Amino acid sequence: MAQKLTLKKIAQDLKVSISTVSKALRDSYEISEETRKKIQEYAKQYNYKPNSIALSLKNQKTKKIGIIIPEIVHHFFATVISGVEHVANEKGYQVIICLSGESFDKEVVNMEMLANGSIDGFILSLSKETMSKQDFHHLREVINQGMPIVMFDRVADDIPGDKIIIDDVTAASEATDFLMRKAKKNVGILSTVDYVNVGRLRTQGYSEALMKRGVEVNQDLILKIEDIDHCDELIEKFIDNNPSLDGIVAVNELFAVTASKILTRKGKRIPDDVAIVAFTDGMLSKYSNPSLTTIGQNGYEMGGIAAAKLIDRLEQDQKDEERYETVIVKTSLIERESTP
Amino acid sequence: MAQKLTLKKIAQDLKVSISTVSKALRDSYEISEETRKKIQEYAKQYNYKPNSIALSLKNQKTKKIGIIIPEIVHHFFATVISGVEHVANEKGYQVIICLSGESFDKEVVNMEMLANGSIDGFILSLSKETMSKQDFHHLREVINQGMPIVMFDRVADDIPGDKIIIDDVTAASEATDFLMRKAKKNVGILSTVDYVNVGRLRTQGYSEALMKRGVEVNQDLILKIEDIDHCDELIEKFIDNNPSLDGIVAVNELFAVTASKILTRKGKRIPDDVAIVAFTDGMLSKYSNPSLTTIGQNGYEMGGIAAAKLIDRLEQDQKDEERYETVIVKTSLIERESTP
DNA sequence: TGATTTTACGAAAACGTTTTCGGCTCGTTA
DNA sequence: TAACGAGCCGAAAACGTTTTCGTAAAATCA
Repeated sequence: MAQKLTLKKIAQDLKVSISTVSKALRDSYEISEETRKKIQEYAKQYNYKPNSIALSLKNQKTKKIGIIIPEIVHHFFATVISGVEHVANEKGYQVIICLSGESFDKEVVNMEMLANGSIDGFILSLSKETMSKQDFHHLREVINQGMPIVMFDRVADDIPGDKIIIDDVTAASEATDFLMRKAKKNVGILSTVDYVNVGRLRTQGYSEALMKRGVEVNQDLILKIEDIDHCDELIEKFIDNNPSLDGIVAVNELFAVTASKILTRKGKRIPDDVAIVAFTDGMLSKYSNPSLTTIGQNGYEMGGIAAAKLIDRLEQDQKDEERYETVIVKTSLIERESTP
Repeated sequence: MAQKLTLKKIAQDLKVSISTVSKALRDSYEISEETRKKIQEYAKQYNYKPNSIALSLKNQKTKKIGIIIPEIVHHFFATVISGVEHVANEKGYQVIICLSGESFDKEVVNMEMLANGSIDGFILSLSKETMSKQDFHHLREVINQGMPIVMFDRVADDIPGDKIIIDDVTAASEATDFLMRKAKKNVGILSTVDYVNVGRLRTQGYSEALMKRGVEVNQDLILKIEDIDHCDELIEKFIDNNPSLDGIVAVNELFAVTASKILTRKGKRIPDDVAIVAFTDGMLSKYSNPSLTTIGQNGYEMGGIAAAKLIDRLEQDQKDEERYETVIVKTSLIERESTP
């Protein structure tokens, strides 16, 4: 149980001053060859590592970034974190994770916990509750203290900070058009309630695609689901109410795979009778039966970009460059068995 | 861009000393009612929050725990983190995450990065490479410095620290027996190579279950897969080579769902012709078609237990209680469509 | 030899806390 | 009135760094 080695202890053991040790370890010209060697060897032998807390305090930089997301048990968020972690580590940063569990209060508490010096900057995706409340005072507070924020996926438009998003409208439009090109005449959409940005935007893209081809938007073909845990009944009713339905755009994997299952049970063939395109290229799409054609959101890439942007901002010292950027990450349509 | 408020600034503004401010904010009896009120109100108005880095340095405690796992894009690990985070936050701790990506070197580097004062203790699940090398010097080093370690799932038996595992042998045995009770006569297992603990133990449990019922273990019915990315071909060959196969135990979801797909394609009916039980109760099992009967590893619970154990150890000051515990978390068999 | 520069090191401040201890100003008591 | 005890507050140390500045001794130069 060797006590953790510090400069002070090395100094005592070698009968020199703390400053000498510090300088020797940083190869300062002020220290003689002889003393330097001695100190460096001693440090190496006993595996000295500078205490990062002390460094943080001195430098007023923690080399840590905080990330707050609604859930981690969610493939998309997990990939984003993976991307963040990779880039951050590469640049010598560590990642602290907090989960809001889709709760506004937890999001606020977590931000306060992290903003008291624990980290240098934030990456976050807002909770559903925050989106519906449109209350962003906690973000403003943090920003006022000079801490940069990068938001991804679920962003607050009028908050000063970089944003990494996908073009939901275009992506949904392309997905819808893709189905129509496959000769599907009655394409519906399984979406979420409108206060969730992605739900609203994807529904919009869906509508735009229809209109571009001169197809009238039929509200019966739009299902907005609030409670994801009980989507089964809603989707089943939706399917029963729309017997002519032959194409589905789903804003997430779960809706898609649920629909797929219900359809199969009802004797419909996929993709011949009904084709399906899902957002989020996760495990479910890849391995479900039939596998699903999806719109990949490239979460890993998003995470990487978010981390790179944040760290850039942290390491450029002139703050005058106050232009915030919104990066739109390309989506990719991955064709699988659920479309012809 | 208000500068972050410190004790010093409050002291200057209110023309008192730093110590007075500190004491006033901690409700010390040494400070007069009047001064205390004044300081507390000022602090509240300008939203003073003590700097956590300074506190860490002073107290020699960071109130942070580090967690190193192979991958985060993996349902089981994600649930564990979720459990860790929940319990940790409840007790005022934050969670720093590092990913080893199944690489020994990255695991070592990450541990060194965290062990220099960033955290108070570790929770980890070892990388595959570490397991195959059986090189645990990095763990020993950290422990020697007095930092407690809690391992889960992939643990190193002879390292002093708490361990949270499931009883793989029993779980696999129960799964196998479950299939046999369903009148399956030729049950095989899709496993991993032996240096992965869980693979070895689950294979052992499988064999024990057979032997208990007087069935001879047939090596042809045991498939050990090394490269998870190309499991398709191996599994297909395995199925072709064993035409009488009517039950499968898979050590993870992916193997199970892959087998399920191949079997379906070959015209076999699940569960009538072949029944399947998978380890890991994740998205795939729940939503694949047919849904899979699984052995839930209760990752959320494991994470919670790991966090609680670690924090307990951190907060008990007398180190004499050096008895390390191995907690065996109960698995749960969740019946779905892939078994009769 | 005396003056000046170079070499090599140490003292101290700073980052933001908490806490111990010392001390000043009252009012109370002998 | 002198001594003493509250009551109230500030100075300083400590946590582990880095860095600026000061300075003694040694080396160089005139």
